[in-house]
Amino acid sequence: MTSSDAPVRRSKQPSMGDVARHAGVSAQTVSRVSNGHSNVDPLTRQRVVESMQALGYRPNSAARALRRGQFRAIGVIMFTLRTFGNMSTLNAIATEAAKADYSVTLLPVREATLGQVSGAYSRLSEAAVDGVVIIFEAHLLDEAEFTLPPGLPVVVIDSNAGDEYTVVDTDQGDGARQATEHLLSLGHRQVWHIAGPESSFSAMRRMEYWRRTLVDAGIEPPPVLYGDWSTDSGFRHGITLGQRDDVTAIFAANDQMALGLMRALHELGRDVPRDISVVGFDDLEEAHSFWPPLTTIRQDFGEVGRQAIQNLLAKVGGEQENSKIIVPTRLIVRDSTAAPRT
Amino acid sequence: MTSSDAPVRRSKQPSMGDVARHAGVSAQTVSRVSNGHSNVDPLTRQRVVESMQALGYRPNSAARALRRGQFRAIGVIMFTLRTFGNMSTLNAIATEAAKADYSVTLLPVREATLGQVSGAYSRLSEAAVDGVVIIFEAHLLDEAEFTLPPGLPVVVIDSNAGDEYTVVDTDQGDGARQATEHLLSLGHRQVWHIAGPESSFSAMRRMEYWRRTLVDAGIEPPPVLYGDWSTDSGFRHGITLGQRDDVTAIFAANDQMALGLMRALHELGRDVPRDISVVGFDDLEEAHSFWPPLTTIRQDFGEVGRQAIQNLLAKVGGEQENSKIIVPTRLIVRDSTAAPRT
DNA sequence: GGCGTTGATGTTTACGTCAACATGATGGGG
DNA sequence: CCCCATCATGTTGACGTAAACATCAACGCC
Repeated sequence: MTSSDAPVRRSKQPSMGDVARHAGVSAQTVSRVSNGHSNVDPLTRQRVVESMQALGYRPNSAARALRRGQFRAIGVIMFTLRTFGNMSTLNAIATEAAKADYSVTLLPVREATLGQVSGAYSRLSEAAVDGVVIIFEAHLLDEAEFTLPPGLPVVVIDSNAGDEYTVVDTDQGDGARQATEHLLSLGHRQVWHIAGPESSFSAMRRMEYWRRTLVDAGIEPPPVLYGDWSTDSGFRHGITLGQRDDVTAIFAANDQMALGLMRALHELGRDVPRDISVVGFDDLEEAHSFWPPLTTIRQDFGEVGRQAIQNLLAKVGGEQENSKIIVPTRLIVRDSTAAPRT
Repeated sequence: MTSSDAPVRRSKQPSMGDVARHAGVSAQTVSRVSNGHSNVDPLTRQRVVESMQALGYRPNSAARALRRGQFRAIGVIMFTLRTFGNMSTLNAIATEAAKADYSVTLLPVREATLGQVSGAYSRLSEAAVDGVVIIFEAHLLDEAEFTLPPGLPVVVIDSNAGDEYTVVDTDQGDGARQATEHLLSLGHRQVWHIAGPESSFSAMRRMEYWRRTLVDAGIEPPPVLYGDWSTDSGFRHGITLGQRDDVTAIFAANDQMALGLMRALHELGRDVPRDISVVGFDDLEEAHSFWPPLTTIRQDFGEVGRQAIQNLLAKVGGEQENSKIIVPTRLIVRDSTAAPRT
């Protein structure tokens, strides 16, 4: 074999130039066909399309993004996917973004430690996205020196971010109020509360409205028990509360803690709902199959994701104003609540 | 004002050239600093870094990707995130990819209808990814005319894809065997099975090994009951099975169906595990808080995601061979299983 | 002290696409 | 029948980056 032999070419993607050569047209015409522009002769168009298929041409999105100055992609910044809410929201975000022909890039932030957030910043700073959705507590965003690139459209979910961002959230307060009022309306004279961690805006908001609802009803709120969203924390508090005869109604700040709570009550031999009524928050897919099926507050995570994307894309499109979108919550009554024994 | 006035410039991102001008160096030197190359004078480096900060410079990843011919991004193709397994896997994928400084792009496929998959294909065909992880049944991949771009590295999770792809999966068969053997070893003479849908490879594999284990023990397998992974389908079959006195042990193909099943048994007044033992599959985060805490087979989704990314990145890096990676499963014994009443 | 070596920095160019402009053919109206 | 509008198509250049190559100064060795 001579040196003039065709070299072993690493298979590389064909470009517009290659397609153009194959079809006997200019690269610009290929571009026009690729983008569906109108002013191309039908026969030429067909010839180009055939060449594209023959060569297996795929547009190079890096070049396209460079040329156009936008990526048709949005980023999602979050700490973890391992919660039902985050996952549902992300699912809705991905679906909604796909509808608008945007793709979704995950930008996980490992933990709120300063160093790691800085790391996330550096990756974010060059991320190929036209806008970002942030799914976590805004005060973490404040604490950490988490500087978003200026000018990048941002929508924040589930947080108390101020006017600097558009915020989408479920109506935490109203949900907590509905839960508490439901228990009171059944005749309970007192409602205990297992709250989420103090670092969580949602948890604090649910707690605040639970307390407010009691006060409005002329009831002195009992001490708050703080959990960490986990079933185990619900279980621990359940063991405590379940041993008290005066406890007849408990509102847990999420379904997981409600589940742990009910397990504790079962172990203690307390009947739900005859001895103690329980209300959760979230409406997990499994909640209606808990034993007993759980009365809870349904959050519409899908709607949250949809709203977030719609608002973000509006911003990407040039819309300016920040807004605050509240998605309603709904009480779902099942079998874990009943009137107290008389 | 004359025509030589500075025009109203739309605020655009500063480029390397801008930084270079500001720092009094060449663009190439900025590039070297940006990429952390060693041969730059410390003083020069510092000057460049300061200019970067002063101007708020962020590397343009589109240009970078164009130049380098790779995106440092991997795509994840899935139908839905709304299952515990998919979410856990995705979480691990995102984490592992981030470690290697790759970002993750979601490529959702709405449904297996032909048209929509074609749609996904067209989007995929220009997606800015260096490789993809596919999280769904491979036969859907076959049925649909889902042509992956040739040469794009692919890893398939949870499927029966043949040798054409690298496949990562948990050891479904061994898990089913462990579950069944556990029940037999407790003294049960027969084990019923609530399977997943026939369209699911995992479900069929679990069923196959459940059956094989019974046969190996000299037991004639009872009829299979098919569910659809949902709690409700578990509930339905639970109502049926719970009314039969001869049923003492049930292996459900996932934890959700086990949960629905146990609810049905509770409603029928059958005690778990004294009347009927139940084993699930997955080990949901909540499974240890079910009532009773569920004996189940733990899948290590994190490991699956990790293996998937490691193999995918090896392929992106030029590795050729397809491999088949099986992640072990483990029996977690809790309180939903016991010896049968004698 | 001449010469090769090393290290810092600059210059050129190409990556693939597409807007803007250029060209050339066709056709219709005055 | 000439001129200009219209339409298909081609040519040029720029987007921001980084590899390859080119300079140039400083330094050490024999």
